[in-house]
Amino acid sequence: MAAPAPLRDRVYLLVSRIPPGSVATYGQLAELAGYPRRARFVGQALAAAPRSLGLPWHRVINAQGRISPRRGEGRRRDAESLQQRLLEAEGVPFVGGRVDLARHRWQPVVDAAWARAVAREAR
DNA sequence: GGTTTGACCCGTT
DNA sequence: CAACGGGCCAAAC
Repeated sequence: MAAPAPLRDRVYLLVSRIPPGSVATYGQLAELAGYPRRARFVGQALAAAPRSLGLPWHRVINAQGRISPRRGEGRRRDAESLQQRLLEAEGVPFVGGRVDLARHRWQPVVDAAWARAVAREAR
């Protein structure tokens, strides 16, 4: 499975705008990209994201405030602990294995142009 | 070309 | 809190 190209590219743009110390959820990004209820594809997009983009991928977690479990073994599991360490290093604490979304969720300022583009294309 | 497979989410039981 | 079901839908097989 792979995310549709339009969604994928918007996700990359959105993720690149998440500031240090904040986190966004998969569903939130899908919504912002104009593709509500397509949270899974956001995960797909991130899994397929080239390292060369240098995206702050670690700032994307699931709606429960937890780091989403990777399917594979070995390196993928390492990515999970790395993600937590990167976030804690930025000042995003994990309490009981979860991030307090009410406090750390990214609240982007959506400009009028973007809102219009999304409204037009989101059918 | 039908089936399986996901870095997900949410309401219900 | 855990389990389940339904929504989502492009690829890989």
